[in-house]
Amino acid sequence: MKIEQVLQTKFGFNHFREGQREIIEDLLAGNHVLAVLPTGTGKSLCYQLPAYFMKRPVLIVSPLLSLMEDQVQQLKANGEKNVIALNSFLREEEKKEALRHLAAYRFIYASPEILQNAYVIQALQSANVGLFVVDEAHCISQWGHDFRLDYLHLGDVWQSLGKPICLALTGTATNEVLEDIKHYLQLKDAHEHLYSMNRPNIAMNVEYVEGVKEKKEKLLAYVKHLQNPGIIYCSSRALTEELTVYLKENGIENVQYYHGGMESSERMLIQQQFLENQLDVICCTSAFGMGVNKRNVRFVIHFQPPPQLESYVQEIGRSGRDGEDSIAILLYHEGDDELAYSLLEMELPSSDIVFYCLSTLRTNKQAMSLKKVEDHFLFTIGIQETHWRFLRYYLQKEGVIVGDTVYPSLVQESLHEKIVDAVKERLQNKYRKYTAMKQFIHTHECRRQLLMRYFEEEGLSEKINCCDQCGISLDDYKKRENLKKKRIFKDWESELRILLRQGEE
DNA sequence: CGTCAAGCTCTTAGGAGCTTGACGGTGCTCTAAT
Repeated sequence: MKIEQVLQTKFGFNHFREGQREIIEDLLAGNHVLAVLPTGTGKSLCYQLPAYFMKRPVLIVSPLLSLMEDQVQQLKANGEKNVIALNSFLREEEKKEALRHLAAYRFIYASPEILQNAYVIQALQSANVGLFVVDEAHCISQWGHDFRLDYLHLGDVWQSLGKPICLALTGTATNEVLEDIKHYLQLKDAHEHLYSMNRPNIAMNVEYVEGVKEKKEKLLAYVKHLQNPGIIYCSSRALTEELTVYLKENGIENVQYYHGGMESSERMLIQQQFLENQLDVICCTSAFGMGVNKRNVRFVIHFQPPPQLESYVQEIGRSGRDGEDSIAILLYHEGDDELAYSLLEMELPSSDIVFYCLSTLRTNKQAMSLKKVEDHFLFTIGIQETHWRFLRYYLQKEGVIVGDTVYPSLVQESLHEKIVDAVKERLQNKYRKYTAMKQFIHTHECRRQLLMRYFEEEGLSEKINCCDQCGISLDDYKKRENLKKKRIFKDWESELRILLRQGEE
């Protein structure tokens, strides 16, 4: 059977999108592939289609539970029964059962964390995985160093599975991020399929304001006049709630907030409402967006600058996926830098915490269970979980933690310095990235040109409405009230047709 | 940086007005034996 036939019969498409065929053919030829494909659309096909040519299961490493569940549901809706997501949603019995019969699945989704368990790896080994996929592979670089360090172990996982064909997929990546991906996956000979990050239909605008009051006024004016739907990104949870109230008080009706502190059921509901056009505006933290595939988002407003240009590009890239014009607006005030810096610093343990943990460990002579040490640091002392994970990664690297056992006697004097140096290096990296963000904000040249240079790409968009430096006609993005009002009720049949067409999105 | 709560001072008894310090975001997993 040819790949076109499978595309038609299994997925119902007549032709491939840009890049898909090349990637699939490369994988089927037995090559490792590193692929950067802009926008979320059509990436999953790159591993889902080859699965039908393989006798062995495909393992997909996915960063979010919601993303895994989405994909599983989609595949099931497509008639594929042999799909499983290995995560904490499974009850113990279900998990055991699944692990016993892993080889029977065509698609196995898993988080990087669950892949740290020896028994999971054993089960995967006997399932004989044929394709190892890292979805949203930029997470290796963006989260792996300090937030979710298990991402850095994926190379070991791949190796312990006997190095099956590997596919690393992402939407945006600088060369530095690509290098990180290759390094931590231990991928030496991957074929690269890189497509431009540039999205010519997204205009970019940066506006300077004097303070928060002015920011809110500008925000309100934009939300009032711009075409819906839109996303507003903020750097704090409280602010997403505050802005939602503010917008509602000022006549914007369908607004909701979304952040990581909410119940997951509530988050799911709001995301669903947004996808189904029941909300005009969503005020959110960076928690919102990954895996949200909505085609008709018309604006993205940043109430604060994100910590790096990679995040900025990902976030504004959630608009205009239908190819129609959309606009990205960044509201900036000098004070924003301080908040950004303190958020960066929060990510890593201070020298004091490193010193405290290591000296506490050293008071013990005997080996201890990891669980006990972990409980002590997290619950008795109250060290932040991410900080502990950072320390744990280095303790593992130095051989102080092996498996589930901690050997305090192996804590060397020099380890403190080593870890503190690692913290410093990470911080410097983060400062450097925020500096690039500031350069983007303060530049006097074309913003698109600067972005493309940052991503080490050639070429430039000559489109009108490129960025505020080149000139934007804001009127092009305004609500078209007149058009809406002119459309009058004709008959039920045509009303229904319009409704159904909206439903297709 | 902006916000908010706690604590202090002043002046005169409960409240106003000030300073100080903390905080701010992203997610996975819990198989541990008694």
